[in-house]
Amino acid sequence: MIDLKRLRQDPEGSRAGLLRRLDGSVAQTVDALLGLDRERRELLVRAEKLKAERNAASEEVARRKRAKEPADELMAQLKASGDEVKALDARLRDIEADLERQAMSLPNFPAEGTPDGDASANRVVRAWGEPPAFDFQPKPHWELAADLGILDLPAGAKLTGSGFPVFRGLGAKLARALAAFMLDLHTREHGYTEVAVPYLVSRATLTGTGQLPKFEEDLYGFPADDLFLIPTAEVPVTNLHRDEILEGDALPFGYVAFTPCFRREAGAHGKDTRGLIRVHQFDKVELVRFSRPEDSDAEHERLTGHAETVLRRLELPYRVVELAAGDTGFASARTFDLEVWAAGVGTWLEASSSSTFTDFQARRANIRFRREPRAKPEFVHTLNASGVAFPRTIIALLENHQAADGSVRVPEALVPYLGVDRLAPPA
RNA sequence: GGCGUGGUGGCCGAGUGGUUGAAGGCAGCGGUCUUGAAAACCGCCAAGGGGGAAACUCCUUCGUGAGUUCGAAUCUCACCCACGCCGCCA
Repeated sequence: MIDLKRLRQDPEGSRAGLLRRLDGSVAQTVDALLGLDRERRELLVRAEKLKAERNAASEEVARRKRAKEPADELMAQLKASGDEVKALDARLRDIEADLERQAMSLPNFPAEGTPDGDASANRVVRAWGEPPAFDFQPKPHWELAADLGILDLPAGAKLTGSGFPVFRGLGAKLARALAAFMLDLHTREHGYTEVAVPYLVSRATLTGTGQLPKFEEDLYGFPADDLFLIPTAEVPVTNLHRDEILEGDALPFGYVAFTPCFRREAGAHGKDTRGLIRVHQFDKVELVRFSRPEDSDAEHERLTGHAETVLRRLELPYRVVELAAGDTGFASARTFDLEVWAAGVGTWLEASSSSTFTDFQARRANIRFRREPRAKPEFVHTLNASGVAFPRTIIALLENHQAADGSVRVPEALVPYLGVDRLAPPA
């Protein structure tokens, strides 16, 4: 949630910032919020004045009772003004509910320096590695994987439906190897604390990170219990500190979690969804960081670097793309996508998204810290990055490291985890 | 699913319907003492939201919501959550 005080103090600047997201409806919401805010404060002043009078009179009643003096006429007065307070409070509650509902629907402010425009304005900020050159026609991963006997998409479709892949043999072990490799890397070399979290979360948890109330149709839900499958570990992990006040000395710190992710991807069929490119259930190692506001830009760079290290160790060429304001996710202020090269399908695929949410999630989830033991609590900044998502990493591993005979070289970093240095088709 | 117990500040924990935003303790901060530290002693220590240039001041908050009352942490009802025992199951 954005800071309503900022909206009040700088309505024009706020409106202009939010409009960079290329969603015209925010202007309307901003106007509605400003009106509601004004109305709320007017009512609040009236209600509070009345309450202050009533409180004073109530104390006078108490005093007279103790002194054995009569207080009947005062009590009668108070009874009458009680209804007025109730009416004012009811109106206030309505306004505040409306205010909250509208405020929750507003996206975060894009960070300064993010490019203006839509996805076409995304900016490549750096690249690593060279797309491999082949003296044969490289195959797409669905062919490679089927030939290797490690992926069985029809089986998944039978069990559940399209987009729920089944891995077999070394394919299944590959997922396990990637999880162990990434978790070891981030805990041993990058200082993250590993956490294992629930895959089913409540409405409050999803509201804290921004998926709800706006994006419920993207989630798999269980109406009977009002629970949802997590679309990313970001959700449970960030909410680990919901409604907490952290000690300033503890910041910054980070968690790493390996979880499956579930996304309905409603209406995303067809283009760019073949094989493992876009699936409803996939595994991911997620990095979540908590920082002081003044450190979050530097933390964002570090975090992005941690995700990049995964791709480097896997010897996968990638580029880092800064998303334009209009292409940045709802809760994010700045996002770097890590796009890995996939030689078989011949495109760059988003394998990681690294975002800083500034205080947007912290406000929703009420995650604060104290600079000093006695200082006022302030909102932390939250950040997260995939470190990294498995399907597109597997695509890149297969497609970039393939050989003419249909075998696939396993990068050195992964060999100890997978137990083989090459995936080969069954004889 | 059945029965029971309980939800109070950063943490633990007391609380008789009326100066209780809340005793006491721990942690923290400041001080006295000390060469320094510890101990001891003294003091300060909730959050959110309004108004105000500021000093300051007001309102709200004891799981959540409704109710009774002039007045609710305290009484009533519903719900949520945690824990315990029983049942079922891995």
